[in-house]
Amino acid sequence: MLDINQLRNDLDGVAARLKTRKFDLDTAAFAALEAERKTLQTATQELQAKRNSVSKQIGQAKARGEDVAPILAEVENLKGELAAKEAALTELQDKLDALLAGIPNVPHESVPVGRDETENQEILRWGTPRQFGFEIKDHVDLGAPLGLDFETGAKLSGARFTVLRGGVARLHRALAQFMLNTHTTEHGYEEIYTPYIVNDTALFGTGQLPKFAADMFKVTRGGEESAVDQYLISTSEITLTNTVAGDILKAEQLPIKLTAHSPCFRSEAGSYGRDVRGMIRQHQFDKVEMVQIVHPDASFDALEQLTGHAERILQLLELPYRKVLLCTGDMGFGSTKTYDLEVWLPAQNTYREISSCSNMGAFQARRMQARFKNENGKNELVHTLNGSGLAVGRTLVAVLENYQNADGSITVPAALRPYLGGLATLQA
RNA sequence: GGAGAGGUGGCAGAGUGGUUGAAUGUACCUGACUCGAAAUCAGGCGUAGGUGCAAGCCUACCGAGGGUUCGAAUCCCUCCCUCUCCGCCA
Repeated sequence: MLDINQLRNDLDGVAARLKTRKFDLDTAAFAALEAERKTLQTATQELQAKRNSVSKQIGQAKARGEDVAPILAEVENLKGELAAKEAALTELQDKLDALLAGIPNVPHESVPVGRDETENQEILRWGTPRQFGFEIKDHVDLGAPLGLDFETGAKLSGARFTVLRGGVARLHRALAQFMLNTHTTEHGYEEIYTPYIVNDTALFGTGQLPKFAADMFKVTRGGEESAVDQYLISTSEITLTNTVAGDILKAEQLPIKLTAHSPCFRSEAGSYGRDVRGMIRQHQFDKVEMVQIVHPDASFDALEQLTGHAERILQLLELPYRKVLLCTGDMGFGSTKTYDLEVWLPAQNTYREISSCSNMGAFQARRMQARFKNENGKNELVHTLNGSGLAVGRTLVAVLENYQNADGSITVPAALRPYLGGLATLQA
C-alpha cells in the first residue's frame, strides 16, 4: 500500500510512475474523493466536539443537581445529523482505503522502464550450458523411470499435481535440505517452520488480498463457512513476512532474516494452457523462501545480498543461470525492484524462472503496520524483502535435465551427495 | 466437541454509565543532588488522523465489529484470541 500522503502531495508524479507499470491511476477520482473526505471529516469532527462538550455539561449539571432537560433538548437534533455524517465519512474512507489497497507499488528509479518481459534487462549469465553428445530428454521422459509420476498425481488430485517416488522423491527432499542448510549456516537466516493455512489479514498484509484471491486456495472447516476466511499459503513469504505484523521492533533487531521450506499452493486461474507438460507449473510445489525485515536505508543493499544468496544455491549446484532485472511492466504488485533468476533447461533450450527476489519497500510494512523505533524515537515502517532460494520443484527439473546421461541416469551434483548418503548416480 | 475464566498503555494492574486517554506501580527520557553512580526529588513519556506558518486546538482508539444512550473502557449482541478443566486426536 502506498502512503496516502504521497498521493496527496504528488498525485500526478505518482500516477506517471505507476503508468510505467501499466497501472492507470484515476487521479480525478482520487482527488475528488480526497476533497470530499476533507470537508466531511472536518464537519464530522466539529459535530463530535460539540456533542462531547454538551455531554460534559450534562454530567456537570447533574452532579450539581440541576435540571438537565433544557440542555438535553439542545443536543436532540445534533444526534441525527452526526450519525448521518459519521456514516457518510465511514463509507468514504472505505472507498478511499479500497482504492489505495488496489494500487501497486511505485518502481524504484533504477528499474528500467518497459512494457513486458521482452524489455527486462539481463544482468549476467553464470555457467555454460552443457554440450550433450546424445539425444537429450526432457524431465518428463527422464523422470518417468526414476519415479516422477504424473498419472498417479492426476488420479489423486487432478491436473497439475504430481507424485514423486523413490529416488526422485529423495532427490527432491535432498534439494530442500541443502538449500535450507546453506541459508542457515552460510547466509545467516533463522530457520522457521510456519503454518500453511493463514487468515485473510495475513494475505492482506503481504498483498495477495484483496486483488489476487483467484490465485489462492480457500479452505473451510468441516465444510462450513467461518467468520474468518482462511487460505492455503501460495508462498511462505506470507507467513515469514507477517511474523512482524503489527510489531514495533527495536532498531537493533534489524535486519531480521528468516527462511522456511514449505509447500506452496496456487490455483493460477489465469495460466491454463501454459506449461501443461511436466512439473514446471503445479498447483502444489515446494519452495525454500528467504525473507528479510530491514531498516529502510538498507533495503536496496539487502536486495543485492538476498539475490546473491539465491544465486549461491545455483552456483553450488553448478546449474547455469542468468540474472534478470525486471522492467517496470513485468514486476509484481508490491515490488519496487525485482531480480529474477532463470535456470538453464536444456530440453526447452532456454532459461526458465526459478527464483524471484524483490524489495517491497514499505509497501507490505504499511499494510501490516510493521514498524521499528528509529534513531529519533519515532515509529517508522520497516522495509521487507523476499526471494525464492529456490523453487524446489523447478530445481529438481533443472537437475534432471542438466545432469542427464546417455543411459537415462542422472549424475548427482556434488553438493547434494552428502544428503543422499554419498550417492553419485541416480538410476532406475 | 463440552464447561468455565479472561482480553485495559513497553510490562504489571485499577477502573461497572458522566470533566477517564485512562489511577497506581514499574520501565524509559530530562533535570536537580553527586567527583561519578545508586538512592531520592521534580518534570516528561501511547497511536492514528484533521486543522494551522507555528505554539496549539480538535477527533478517534481500552481484542475486532455492531447496538443502546445526551454521554460507553464500563450495559447489550456477534466474532476473534488467550488460559483452565473434560473429551478426542498425532
